[in-house]
Amino acid sequence: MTEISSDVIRGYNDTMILFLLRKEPSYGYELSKMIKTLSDGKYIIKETTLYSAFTRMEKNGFVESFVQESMDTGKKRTYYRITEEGRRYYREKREEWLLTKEVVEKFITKENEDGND
Amino acid sequence: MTEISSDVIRGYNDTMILFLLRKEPSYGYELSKMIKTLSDGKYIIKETTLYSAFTRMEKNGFVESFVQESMDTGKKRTYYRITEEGRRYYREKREEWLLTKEVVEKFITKENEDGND
DNA sequence: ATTTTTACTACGACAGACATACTACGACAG
DNA sequence: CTGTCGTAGTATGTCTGTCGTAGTAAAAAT
Repeated sequence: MTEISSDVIRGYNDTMILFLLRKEPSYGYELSKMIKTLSDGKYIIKETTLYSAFTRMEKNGFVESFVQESMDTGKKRTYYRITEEGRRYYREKREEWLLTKEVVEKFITKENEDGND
Repeated sequence: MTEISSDVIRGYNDTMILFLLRKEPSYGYELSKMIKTLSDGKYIIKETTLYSAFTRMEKNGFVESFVQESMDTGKKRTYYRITEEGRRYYREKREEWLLTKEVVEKFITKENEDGND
């Protein structure tokens, strides 16, 4: 196994997207490439997962969308911009992640740490 | 927020249960106490989550159940014992966790690391 | 001229977690 | 002797995020 699925990190897709949007607005296709690159190809988000995340987050007020013709290609794209609410949510999820990691790691041994491997 | 929910670590409840069962067989109520203790009270697994995990894992062949009267109280309890398949699954999930952690942490900044907080 | 890449949308299925509710027995307090 | 608390579960249905499949359409590459 060299690649993880969205399902494994269920609930953290929104967080990852928001992380990227904090720097500047972006759109689906670009974000999917950024996620792949930043994760060294270890995580490839599914299109449906990504676009349904946008819908959900816009409904929740974490992002705002705006359509813009790209200057290079002339194609219209739906960009997403993070809101203050979205930044707040990101910070919350960061704290949650740190706690979650702490807890899970109490149940994850280092390789051959005990005699049970 | 000082407590996490099962939903946050969706998919790792089975792993946490198996971790505890690797040492010796146990039963629902005891495991829920152990999970609470080991996590320093930060994670309290829901009864329904726990018992449905047993059902699922037994179906998957990760655990085997046996009923036993406890010597102290004389009450019958359903104990669960981890199988070889279960141990294998635990090791897989451990690897998956390490990878997941690595990926997620690329999207989680240290407090005030960048100017976006 | 055709295929690939870009950039999405629609729809239904699934699985794990959740809420709610119910059972049953023993201990122990009031 | 009655009621609550702790122990040890079972039953049932709902919710949510992800996934599978499919389809559209324009631009870029071959």
